[in-house]
Amino acid sequence: MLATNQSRSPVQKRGNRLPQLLDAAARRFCEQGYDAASMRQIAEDAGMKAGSMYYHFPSKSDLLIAVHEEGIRRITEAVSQVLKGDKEPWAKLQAAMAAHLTALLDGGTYAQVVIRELPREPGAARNRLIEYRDRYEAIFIDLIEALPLPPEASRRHFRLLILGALNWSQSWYRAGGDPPEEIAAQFISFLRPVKRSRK
Amino acid sequence: MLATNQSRSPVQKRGNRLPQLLDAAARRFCEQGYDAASMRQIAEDAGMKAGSMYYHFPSKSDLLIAVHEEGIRRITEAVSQVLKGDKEPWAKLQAAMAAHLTALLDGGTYAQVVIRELPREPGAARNRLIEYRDRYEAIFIDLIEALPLPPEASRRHFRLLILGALNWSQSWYRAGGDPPEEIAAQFISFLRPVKRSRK
DNA sequence: GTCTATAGCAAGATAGAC
DNA sequence: GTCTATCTTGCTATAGAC
Repeated sequence: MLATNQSRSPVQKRGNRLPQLLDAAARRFCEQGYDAASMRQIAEDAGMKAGSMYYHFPSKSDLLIAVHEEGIRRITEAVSQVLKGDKEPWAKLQAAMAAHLTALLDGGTYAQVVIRELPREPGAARNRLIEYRDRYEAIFIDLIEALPLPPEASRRHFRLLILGALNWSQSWYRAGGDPPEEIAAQFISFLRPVKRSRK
Repeated sequence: MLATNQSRSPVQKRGNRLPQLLDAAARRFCEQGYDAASMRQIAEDAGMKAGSMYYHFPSKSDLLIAVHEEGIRRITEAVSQVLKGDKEPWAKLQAAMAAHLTALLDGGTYAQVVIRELPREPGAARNRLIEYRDRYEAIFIDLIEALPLPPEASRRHFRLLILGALNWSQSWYRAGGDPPEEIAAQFISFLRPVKRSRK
């Protein structure tokens, strides 16, 4: 076997450090916000000098886009995984909510950046990121479409209610509190019409 | 009557321009975020030079605190107003939700800054703003306490669900869409146990 | 209470060596 | 692919005149 690759140690000291760069950017964007995070600090976290990052990304906003892409990829993957089995519609929605919360709360920084750090100025970058998010949220459109809701119910408002509550959880969730599965179960318990217990 | 005050024209050109300064700060913090908004731009919007604002506030973060205080004052006032009458508990909650949404969505920039621009670094400033917000949210704790929910229901999660959905509405609401009252009614319709219609 | 002028610094980004 | 060195710009904040 030809040894074309160097061994990948946890902290690469030479060679392509793009993964570390993305991780550092996600963490800084998450903790300080996009505007307050500095390219110099991100570079230092990634173990490189500030000038070096421009080999990988032509600008700070392109770095944000890359973090978004990876974050959307991860949360889409996590939610799709739990939807594979055959469950009834309410159980599927609850599972998707739990997976969304896990990716957001325990899964780390990428998903949080996706939720919180949408650029405010209109432009191509912003439009791309909105498109990513809309494609992801389409999963929930389908899940809610499948629910046996009353015919007069607005499924759009139902989705906005749920996704709003889920996404806002970033602002109050603390590690060590209720796990994501419990939060999802609680939320579902308020939304799902009562099943009368059979005696 | 002694004329100790100059007449207050809509655009004051001399004298104390602190109100314009607060308005401009709220608007910039809202539209660009705290970090991306610049003191120079805020000063220009307020019709003064950058150096002049430091007569009113010793630092940018103190300006943010002042905007928060005014925002909390306005949204608390708006919600308290609609709770004055004697209504049943669900109707009171719905009215409070509608008032919260109105302040947030149609009411302008101050309330949005309160919701979105909490400083991330720990410190006295952040703690004060959290205290303001907690005092406001206590209104909803009381409203939800009064609801006839099943004994096993977690009122805390019920509140987090509602306030999350309300606060997140900033991200999708567009002027000209459903009015806040309609949004609140829709949300309540999913949360309130079904009343069987009497035939 | 607002002005002018500027200190002091950190930001994003670039050029060219290695 | 990374480094060093640097350009340019914009920022918060201050000092002192009016």
